[in-house]
Amino acid sequence: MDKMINKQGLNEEQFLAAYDASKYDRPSVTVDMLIFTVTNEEKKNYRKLPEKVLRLLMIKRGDHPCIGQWALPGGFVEIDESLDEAALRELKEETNIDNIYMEQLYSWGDVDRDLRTRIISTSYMSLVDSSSLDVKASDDADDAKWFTVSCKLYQEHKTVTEKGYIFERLYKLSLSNQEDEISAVVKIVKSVEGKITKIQREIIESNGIAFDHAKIIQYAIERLRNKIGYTDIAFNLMSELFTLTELQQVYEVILDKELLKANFRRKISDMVIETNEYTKDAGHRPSKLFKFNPQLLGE
Amino acid sequence: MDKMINKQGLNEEQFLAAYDASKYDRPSVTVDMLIFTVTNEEKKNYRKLPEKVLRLLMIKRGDHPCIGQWALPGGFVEIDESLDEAALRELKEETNIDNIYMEQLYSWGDVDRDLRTRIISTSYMSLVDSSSLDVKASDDADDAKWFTVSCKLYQEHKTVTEKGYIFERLYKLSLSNQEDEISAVVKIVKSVEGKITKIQREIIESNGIAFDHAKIIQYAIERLRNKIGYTDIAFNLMSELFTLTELQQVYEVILDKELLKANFRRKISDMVIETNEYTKDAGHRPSKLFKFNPQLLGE
DNA sequence: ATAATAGTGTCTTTCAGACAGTATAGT
DNA sequence: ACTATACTGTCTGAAAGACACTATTAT
Repeated sequence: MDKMINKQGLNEEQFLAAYDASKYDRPSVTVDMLIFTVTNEEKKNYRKLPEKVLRLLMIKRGDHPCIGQWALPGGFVEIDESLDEAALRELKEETNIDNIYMEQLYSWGDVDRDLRTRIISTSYMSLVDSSSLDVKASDDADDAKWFTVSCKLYQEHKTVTEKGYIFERLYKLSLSNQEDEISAVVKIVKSVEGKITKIQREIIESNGIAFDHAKIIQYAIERLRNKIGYTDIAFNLMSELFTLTELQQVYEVILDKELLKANFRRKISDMVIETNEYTKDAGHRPSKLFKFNPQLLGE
Repeated sequence: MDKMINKQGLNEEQFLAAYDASKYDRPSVTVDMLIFTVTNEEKKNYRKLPEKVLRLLMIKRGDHPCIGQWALPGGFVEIDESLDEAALRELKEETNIDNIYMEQLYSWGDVDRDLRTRIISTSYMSLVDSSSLDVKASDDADDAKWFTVSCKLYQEHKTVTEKGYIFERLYKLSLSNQEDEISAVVKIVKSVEGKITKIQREIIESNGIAFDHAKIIQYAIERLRNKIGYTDIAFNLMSELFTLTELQQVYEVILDKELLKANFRRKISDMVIETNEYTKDAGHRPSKLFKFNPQLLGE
């Protein structure tokens, strides 16, 4: 095969030697990391269980563009590392954790995403057990902080057209911690015309969130909410041992809705293994501790 | 915000004027298109219905690297077009169709994907109604041809480890048309260790398929098989009017398995509208024609 | 009449949702 | 005793799977 010659009479070796990649303008490529974890809030009283919140790691931009705003951790993909390697490197830099759940989500390629130059960004989602984190990534040199995330649907609008419909949804994205509150509104337009379906995502409003990152966050949360229902990824957010109530809280805080205990336990029963240990000093009946049961999910 | 200055004392305007993107080595970015359609085979006799086959558009490479092999249609993303625009442009160039279903799948970023230079490629899947295609894209200047695709699981291997398991699957990918037969074997390794799940995709063998495109095709078929179960994307492969048997055949050829008629009809009943027309001259009982019913799917 | 497809009815099993009930440590 | 949580049983209706049966055209 490599002895074949092309129209210019070059074999592969000669062709590659003559190839000049710099002839064309190339975009820059970055990875953006969505690093989620779930942490406990303060206990309200000695009897109540602590509430859980979903958190996302963000970084305060120290330089233009979007200086002072909060952005997803990430950075340029080096010429000698794969996309996955770049994502792992960023993850390690930010959280100092190696062996962790990570999944590619989507690549964002609008021309004017970034004022500096043409930048295409591939987003990755990562789920971290907060107990393995400790203080790291909050006292980093760069201003990395965990934000409580919430993403709520607050407006829905359907228009029926001749050959289909247009369906608009507005999501309110709110991130907060002790010092900062940032937010955005993301509009998702699904249009069906004949057989053709299109989905558009647009930032309506963005307060303190850099670039188009509000869109990326909303997309990731949507994916997380979906995927939690038919995979076992939620266990990446749990510590080694956990109670079923804690597991349920994690599902509830991600889905942003309450679940019925009996039904939840039925649904996840195959994914956990009972241990002989129990919680202690809870101010009420102790709870059995479980661990993850790695197994094939219907494959 | 744009009046803020950074550590070098520059405001945003000054910063952007001084920004030199060419300082860093940048990868090239391409889009690869997976254009699927479903066509009829020849009727076996006057009574039998024609069988349906899933087809994928491929292009014979006329230059290095991989000269003579078959590759997915695609090309470089221009500096002034978005990823989606680049995909739409390629689609238009290859099929001459504009308004069509298209979805981003995944970005492939291994360092040595291409011998020329570092190339990151984002793959898009598109589904086309074959009746709207006619002869186009088969007599194009470049060697574009439709291949019958099949992707079959033919080996499965599970190893249980201390803290989880390793699950390997081998898929045989076969593409063929009158003149050519190309194929590949793709290995998918899912490893679960403790809570950490990893999925790797590797090309074991590739005969006549350029670059890492066998991997990309296998991924797309997997996604298509999944998505057909909970969305209405299959209708993009149908003409305006169709029989329920035709629709079922499309599902069957994608899923590569037979479905029960009564159950299938129950499942898709909400997505179709009855018309008053019937098929004719079929050699057996005529069939009612249906059309797509655009509607919200549980949203 | 026959071959081949068109189309429908219904039984069973599985699963999701809802709710009601009992159990138990810590103060 | 009381509070807050732990844990289980069961009813319901919806959906998925399996199968059997009837209907209708061109030749």
